[in-house]
Amino acid sequence: MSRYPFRATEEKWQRIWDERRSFEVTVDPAKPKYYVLEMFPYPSGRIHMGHVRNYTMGDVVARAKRAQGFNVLHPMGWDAFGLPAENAAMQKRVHPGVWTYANIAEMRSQFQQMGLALDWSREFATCDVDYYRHEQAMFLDMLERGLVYRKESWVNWDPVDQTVLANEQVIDGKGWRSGAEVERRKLNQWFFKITAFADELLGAIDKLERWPDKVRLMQTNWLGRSEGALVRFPLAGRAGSLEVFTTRPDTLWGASFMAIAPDHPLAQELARENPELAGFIDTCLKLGTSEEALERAEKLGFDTGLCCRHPLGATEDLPVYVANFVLMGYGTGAIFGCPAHDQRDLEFARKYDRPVVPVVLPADADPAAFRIDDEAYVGDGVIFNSGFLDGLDVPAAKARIIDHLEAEELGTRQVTWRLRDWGVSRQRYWGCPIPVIYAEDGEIVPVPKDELPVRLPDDVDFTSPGNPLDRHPAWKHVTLPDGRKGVRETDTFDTFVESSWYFARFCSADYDDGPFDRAAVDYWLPVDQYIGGVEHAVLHLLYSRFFTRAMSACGHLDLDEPFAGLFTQGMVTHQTYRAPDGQWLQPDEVKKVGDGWTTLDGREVVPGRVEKMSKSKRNTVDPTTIIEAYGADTARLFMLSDSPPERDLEWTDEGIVGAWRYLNRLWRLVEERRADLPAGGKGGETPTGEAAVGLRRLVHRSIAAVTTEIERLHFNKAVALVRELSNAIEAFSPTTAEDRAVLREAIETLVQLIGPMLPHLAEELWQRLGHRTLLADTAWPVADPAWLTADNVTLALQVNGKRRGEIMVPAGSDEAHVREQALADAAVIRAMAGKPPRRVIVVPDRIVNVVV
RNA sequence: GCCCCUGUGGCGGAAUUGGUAGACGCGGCAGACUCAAAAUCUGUUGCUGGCAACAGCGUGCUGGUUCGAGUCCGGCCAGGGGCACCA
Repeated sequence: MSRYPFRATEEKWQRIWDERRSFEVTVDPAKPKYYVLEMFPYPSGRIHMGHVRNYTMGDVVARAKRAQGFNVLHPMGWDAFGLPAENAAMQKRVHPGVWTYANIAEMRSQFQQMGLALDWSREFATCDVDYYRHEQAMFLDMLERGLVYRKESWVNWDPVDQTVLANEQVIDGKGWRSGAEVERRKLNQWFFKITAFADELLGAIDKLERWPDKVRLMQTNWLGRSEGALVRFPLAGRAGSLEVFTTRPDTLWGASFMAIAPDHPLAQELARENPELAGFIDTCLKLGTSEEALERAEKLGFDTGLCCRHPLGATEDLPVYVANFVLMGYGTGAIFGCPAHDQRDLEFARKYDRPVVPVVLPADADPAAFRIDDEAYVGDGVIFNSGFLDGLDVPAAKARIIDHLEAEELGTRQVTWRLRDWGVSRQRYWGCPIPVIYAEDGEIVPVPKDELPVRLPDDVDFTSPGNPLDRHPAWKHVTLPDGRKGVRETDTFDTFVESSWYFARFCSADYDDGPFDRAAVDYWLPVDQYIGGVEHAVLHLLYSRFFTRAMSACGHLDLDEPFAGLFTQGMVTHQTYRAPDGQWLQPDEVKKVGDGWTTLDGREVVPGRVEKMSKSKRNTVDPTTIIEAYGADTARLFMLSDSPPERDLEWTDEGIVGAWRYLNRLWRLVEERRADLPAGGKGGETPTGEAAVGLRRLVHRSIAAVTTEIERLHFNKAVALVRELSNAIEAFSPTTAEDRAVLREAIETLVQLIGPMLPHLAEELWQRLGHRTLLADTAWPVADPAWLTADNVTLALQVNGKRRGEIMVPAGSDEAHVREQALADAAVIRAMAGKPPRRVIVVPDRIVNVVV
């Protein structure tokens, strides 16, 4: 028997789908739509296994939904702006655009080899001027509506990339891409007013029912809403006051000091006349660039000599410290310290010898004896030592004190967010130009819409660091319509801007008169199933949710949430290997010897952990190599097998070989039996033979179960179910015409069920079974409920909860009958050891438990 | 430090609302085919004892609820992730 000729088969069907434009779609209000989208790739040069896994999952959903009668939109494009292109330009002396489009061509052909059911007619790259021109227009719309503004702010400056990083892009004090130590600089920046939607973005999380709980939680924490009060503490002996935000106004009577951030205006002012303080502030700010250092640093304060009066006059005056643990970027940059009920404040108070007065009494504690040692009490309890709040519980005390503060004009109720506005200016060439001109007199002039797009100039030089747009001799200098001279904004957008609306552009990718055709987005959006890596759980998804609202506010859309369903898949991992000198070794440089590994020429290899495939650890496996050796279907099957899709998948050579073996089994299964099958149409008659009835039941159970598991994206279970069905088909030997009809139904169903996962093989087998129409155009099988239930069921028999035997009874047998049979069972009688049954529990069609 | 998730054979993992733990696959073992190998096929495979029938033990540890717990509850341990001086 021949092996499955995967290469010719895959080429053949890819050509046929392409010629027939099988997966190109148009708006069709008569059909239900389904929009499947995988997070679009950055064109880095070659696809990696993570892409294979991501796009395979989406493809299974797309093909299954298509077979189920949906009008399926499944597009592909490129997230094509970004720093790697500029790095390549500097290293290889190639223009970022040339490099990017060459990468796209390479990756497109790799994706095409995978046999994905994509509508390639909608393909675009975000660096296409026909894409980013619309982004510029929308920026102007948002500017007009006050959703964009400019402010000077401290930024994280990446000295290697010569660019600003968002706070979110700074990881452990280092740039998330370059890894360079981040510095602080003050620059004028463009910001999107994402905080204007904070309430809405938080409230809508509840409605994202088809999102993983984990992602919803991460977004909730990122937004970081906290309720509390703004309280004014008058300064003693000088004018002015300190404003403090607190979530614990109920502990106000426990205050024993004040602390302000090193970059608080008051601290800065005092530092001008106090070199010692200035030095302390310097130390704090230096520490502030590295979060790791901050964490390890002990809590330090500098006594300014100033004091605040307690706003309720409850205690002595409170000394004001500058403290390294207070953040200017959150709340007001000032706090009151209540050591008894905040661990951080307690540590500070112990160090600087401030009083620790408990004001919340835990239940059952004795007010006279209650003391705080080295652990602050943060739990619930009854307020004491607190004047008119005494006796209230914590929530009641919060409400009461805020009412009081507001009545006395000492403070106000306040909600504070962790979320900050989205700074989008980047000092880079390879991004979307921000369409603004600075006139010579300082006025900021938006580029008129009819002068869009502001194109990136092609003649740029990358021989020195920094932004080539900034030192371009001609591009940046313009004359305004009124004759004034001006310079263009030389910053470009953060590339998260492009990925915040690409899903909408796919709905009408060629549309010229705006970002998208309204009818098309109204039909296709929201995305029904979005699939991508969990690393985008916060930023990309939050920005897209904001952008969708902002686009709606500008009248482009009528939609809040872009992604109705979200799935975050796990990474593809692989064992790592190192030489004794610590050098990473590639998987193809080592071989297994007994329980360990050696290099090919027999030298020692130290096996490392299983980690995400990455170039730096040299543990990658190239998808193209695999596709050439085993075909796309084998690679796809492996990506879907065994591991639950949300978890990491460990690449193993045994696994890919196992998948290849299964393809050949399917091939032989059909090739060996198809000559004996009756022609056309599925057997309509009811089979009578025991084996045939059993197979027919399994076929219908398999249809129901596989359909459900694909719907739930449990692809590993769908694969297991399909294998179970093919095992049963292999074991089935037809002897009658009736048997052969059942066998044909079983084989055809099997081919249909594997269709979304192994599209090329399935299409080929479908044709070989005599079909003239494409499997891709064939409706999904439907399970007949009549065949989903069995006549007989096996009941487990337990004595005192321990399984002792089993009996076969007709399904739905009545309890008395089952009970009688169970008590008559030899194994049960033996286990009862002569004792009388005290109780018999019968769970219909499941289990009998005899208690003695 | 806070929050969340995950712990099941040699391995990846199955197991509806609490109801036969280990589906499906990988690997192993034995056998068939072959001059031989590869490929393929058949059988077997949680652990311990036993020739066997069978018995005992088994879902990180520990206690509980229940006729019955991988599943529910309490405490602990380990691994992973998120957030972080967030007031």
